Amino acid sequence: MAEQTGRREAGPAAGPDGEPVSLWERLERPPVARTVLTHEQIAAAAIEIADADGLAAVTIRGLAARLDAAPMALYRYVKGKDEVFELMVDAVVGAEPDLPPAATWREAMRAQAHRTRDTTLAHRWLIQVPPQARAALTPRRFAAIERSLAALDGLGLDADHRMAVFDTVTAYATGAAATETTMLQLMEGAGWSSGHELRTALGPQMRWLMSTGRYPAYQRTLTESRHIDDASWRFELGLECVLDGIACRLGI
Amino acid sequence: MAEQTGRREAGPAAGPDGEPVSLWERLERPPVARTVLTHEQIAAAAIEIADADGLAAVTIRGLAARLDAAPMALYRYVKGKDEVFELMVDAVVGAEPDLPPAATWREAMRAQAHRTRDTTLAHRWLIQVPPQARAALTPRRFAAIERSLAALDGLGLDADHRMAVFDTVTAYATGAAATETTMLQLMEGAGWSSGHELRTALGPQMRWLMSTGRYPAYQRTLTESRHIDDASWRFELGLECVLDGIACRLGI
DNA sequence: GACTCGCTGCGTACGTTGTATCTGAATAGA
DNA sequence: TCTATTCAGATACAACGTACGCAGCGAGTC
Repeated sequence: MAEQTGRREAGPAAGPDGEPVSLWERLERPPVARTVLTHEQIAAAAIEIADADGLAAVTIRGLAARLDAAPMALYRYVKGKDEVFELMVDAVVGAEPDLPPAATWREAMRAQAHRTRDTTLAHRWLIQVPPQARAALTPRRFAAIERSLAALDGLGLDADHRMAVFDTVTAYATGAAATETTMLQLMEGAGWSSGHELRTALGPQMRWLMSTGRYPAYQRTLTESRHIDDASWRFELGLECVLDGIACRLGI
Repeated sequence: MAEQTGRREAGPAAGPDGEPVSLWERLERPPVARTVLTHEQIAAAAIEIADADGLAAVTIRGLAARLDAAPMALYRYVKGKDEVFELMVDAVVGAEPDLPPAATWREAMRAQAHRTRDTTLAHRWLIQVPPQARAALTPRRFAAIERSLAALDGLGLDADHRMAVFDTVTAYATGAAATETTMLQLMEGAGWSSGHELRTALGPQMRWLMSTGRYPAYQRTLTESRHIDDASWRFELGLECVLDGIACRLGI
């Protein structure tokens, strides 16, 4: 029987129990396919795991299993687990839909902020990714920044102010999206499905804290608020404030 | 010889090697002090470790060692590692200096934003704390929110808008502080001590990306910017924009 | 064609982690 | 004095990331 190239016998010299494995047992074992992966496949598999079971479920072993590969085989493609995270973030950034060309800087910034929020909510594990992996300088991230900065050209702003505008909108969008996502996860973890339940079924600790009467302003705000469940409303109002402020202070 | 109350022999039935420990060896061992801890001590020790060696160095075992306690002894005070993180965050929030009473909502919000940034920069591990632990509802967190919300009273804003103002400023401050901290850590990890070095000694990947000419707007912004190393300048400019926008849109 | 050598993919194994479980000493009660 | 109860924390375990080293192939040499 001709040997298949590209494959070979799985031949560990010893089993997990330390007992040497006989030649015959080795011949009996199915040949293990040589792993040929791409970074895209790794990223996609990791994202599937994270979307389904959370970021903590993304382990080298689990990822390898999903890819039908040996755990150590992944290290041919990444230097360590951190790079898996980088791949995940880059893939998610790359999968974002292209923004339609914006007529004004304001539209461009608004669209970018909304996209940041959408992506964060679609992949809630993003906020748990170690910051250094999230901030990694990848081509797709560069491209995203480039597009936003390009939208700020021709407004008479110098480089410092262009950067400041971009950073300010980004800071607001990431901060707001992170807070919203965290709250969603907190509610899910507690088995609540909406903010309303959160306030009526109020967690014991929260109820106790409120009942002390030490937080009147907070309590009043919570009970009187009508848009409290409407995170979109709050995000958009805040965003318009930020954009207004930029327009106002920078005269654009 | 009278026995000392509150102490007892350390009496493991077997050593780490699995060998049973003889009575005589047990009698020889120094008595282990019974651990009496407080949550404050645990938080303080964990913060010391994290400040010195990063959040990853905060392990149950390491923490217990610093407290001269057995690893499992900590579980009398916390339900798991997550609660250690909650204690750390709460302690850091509680250690923030009281803000001087502010004459205007604007001053109050500005002071709060600056404090958020200062705290984040002082304890850079904060951005790595799992979001759910960072957002945990603790008395001190409530108190901080209460003070900010109280500053928004008497401006003719309804509850929704008071909450929106607070959330918007908070989102900007946390987002900006997180970005800044991440960049600092990235530079430290690469051995650069300033943003200037970062741009001149430009990491190989970044230089390559720039040299492709695919990111002209970004490149122009980086080379022309003069305040690029001045994170405080950018933070403050952005913050004033946010405050301007709130004032402008909400008419306060 | 036979033999050697270097390289590489990945199987094995190690050290470390968080924490469930269980032992056995200390204490209270009869 | 003896038994029941409690609970601190020692032990043990499963799962993790990944260093290490070896088997096997292909290239290079005679």
